[in-house]
Amino acid sequence: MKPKRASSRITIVDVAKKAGTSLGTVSRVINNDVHVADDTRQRVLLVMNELGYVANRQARSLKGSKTNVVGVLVPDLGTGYIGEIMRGIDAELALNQMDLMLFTTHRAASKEASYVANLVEGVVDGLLLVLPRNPADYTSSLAERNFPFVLIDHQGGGKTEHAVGATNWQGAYKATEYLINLGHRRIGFITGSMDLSCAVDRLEGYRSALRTHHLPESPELIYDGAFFQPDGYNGASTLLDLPNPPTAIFASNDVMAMGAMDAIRNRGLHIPSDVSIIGFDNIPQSALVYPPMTTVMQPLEQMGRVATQMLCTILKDPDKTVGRIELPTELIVRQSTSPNKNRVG
Amino acid sequence: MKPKRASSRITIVDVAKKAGTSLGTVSRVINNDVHVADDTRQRVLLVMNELGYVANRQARSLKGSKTNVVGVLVPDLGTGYIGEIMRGIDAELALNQMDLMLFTTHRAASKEASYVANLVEGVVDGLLLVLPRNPADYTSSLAERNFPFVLIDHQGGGKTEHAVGATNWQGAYKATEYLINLGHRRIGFITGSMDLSCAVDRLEGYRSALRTHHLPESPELIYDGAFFQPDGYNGASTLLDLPNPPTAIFASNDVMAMGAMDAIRNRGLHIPSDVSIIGFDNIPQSALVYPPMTTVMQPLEQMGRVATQMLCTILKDPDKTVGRIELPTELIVRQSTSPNKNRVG
DNA sequence: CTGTTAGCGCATTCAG
DNA sequence: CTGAATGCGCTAACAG
Repeated sequence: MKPKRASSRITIVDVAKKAGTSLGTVSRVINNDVHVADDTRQRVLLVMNELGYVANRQARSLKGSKTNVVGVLVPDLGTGYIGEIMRGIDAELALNQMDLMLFTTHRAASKEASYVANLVEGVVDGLLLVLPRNPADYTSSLAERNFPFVLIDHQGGGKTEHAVGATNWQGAYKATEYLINLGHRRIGFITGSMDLSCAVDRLEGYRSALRTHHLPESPELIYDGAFFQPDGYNGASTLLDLPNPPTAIFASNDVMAMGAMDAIRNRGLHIPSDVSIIGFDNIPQSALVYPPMTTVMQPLEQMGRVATQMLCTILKDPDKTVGRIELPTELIVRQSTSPNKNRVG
Repeated sequence: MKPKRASSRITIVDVAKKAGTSLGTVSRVINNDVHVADDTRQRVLLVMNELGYVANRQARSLKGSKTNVVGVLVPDLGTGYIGEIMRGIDAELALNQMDLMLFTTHRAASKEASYVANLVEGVVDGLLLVLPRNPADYTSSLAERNFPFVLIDHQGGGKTEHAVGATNWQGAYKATEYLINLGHRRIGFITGSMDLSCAVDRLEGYRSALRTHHLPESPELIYDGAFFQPDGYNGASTLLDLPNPPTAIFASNDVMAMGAMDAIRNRGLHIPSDVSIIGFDNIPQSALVYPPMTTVMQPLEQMGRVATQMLCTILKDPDKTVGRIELPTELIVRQSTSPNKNRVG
């Protein structure tokens, strides 16, 4: 009824009027155009402050077709894993004065994937896809419309897509090798969701290390997990029930490793003297469990940063191709691993 | 050079042209206006689909001043704590077909707080403030311009503000009482940042329980923390160095409790037989540490949901006042607490 | 250096 | 029921 929108946004025109100039000049001041006399600029700036002027982004982007916000598509929140990546994204975005719109894929899953592409177009300038389950669904439609996007922690379909990942294979290789050097000969492995390439790479790294060191690859030592904590628990339980159980277990992520630790303790076994355990990711909690967990660090925050940088680069120059970047993983040795006491010889 | 924006957004005009009607009619169809002949509507709908038309939100909100996106202001990401809340927000927003724009306060901190209010106005319809450090900075300016917002996990300044919180006082009271019933008489307490009302409430709950049970409140048993893990470590160390150390420690959040557990173990003491420990929050990891931690559950996800519902309510009817809602906390007994073995009598 | 003008895509009057 | 016309707040291209 009553004109409730009392605050009645003040516009560029209000400023111009009060500053005794034209709206064009004000616009220039806002956009740091050089072609403005210094005193004029000062005057306008002053008035802007007085009036508490703030640009209307809708109108601005209506013109330039640039919104200065990038969309981030994540599978879920609440896991420290995504949080770390987000932190990197956010930091880098801040540097570029851009904002961040969050979408969760489970939300989008209900509609066709292409819908997402449509949805975000016009709202965001570019898209960061974090760990999409079936990236092809998105990427194809995105690539088709030539929409800028960067994949995080996922291989594109071999196309010339922009992506940042980590050296999962190497990390798993090193971790396995570390266990071998500790004298372990039977090393259990708990996989992640094999529809994720990072999970595949980790398994491959494990296998390669075994092969390189002339150790047999026993299928019974590989348990199929899906990155969830109970998988770790069940995996370790299954592995320890083996007639010839492993003396060390390598889980494809920290969360499963924690589950495995639980299972081990529940059988009255001691970590690491009875069973060594290694995780993957180096989420913050991995240092806080008992005993502190040996794990493979993934530079999550940095991955977020780099991906964001890549996106910004593309945004500035759409013809530039940044390709795929792999950030190094690193073995973090803590106290959940020790030499194999049963080692014969 | 070449018209790269190949995908060239198709507008309402394109649809109108192809459907052999005027843009006004198309607009009506889009907005479910009743005054459209059924066959006309069908024809337009068909063309919209064919052309893959998608509304330009910028333009739309430029007019109607509704964006259907709500802003969420969080202090930081990466902590499971915020993640849980976010999950609730996201779920509820999805139900209301709204989107979510994320802002981190540390980013905004550099500018005046009021800047934030200005910044988001026009971009988002409403604001969810999660655990703001100094909410007054925001709320006053927000309230002034009559901008819809809901506070999460923070008391407003006694104004008629919309907020959702948890029963921190009760939770702390119950936890302390639980320890007392276990026979503990000297109970250490590690506080959170006392500029946060939840931290104050928890301390008060602890104190009240002590008082109710006629136990002395020894100032030396209270250690000043700030919700970070090292605070827990240092706090427990300090408390255990006391001439007459506590037999139980209550930390104001789980993360500090984990730090405390570390400190206890480092002195060769056993949990819970030597020292019982209780945390607060029930973050996912609290069940994963060893031993699994007794803690006070805060319904974080639900807090996010409820706050979002409140905001949506206000958005629909600005005159409605929803007030403040307190969600119940709950003591989760796990294995980091046990009867006081030293209990005399 | 500065003022003027023409749209951006859409919702909304106002006439038919 | 439908078409035409007006402007939201701003940028960009043009004239001064």
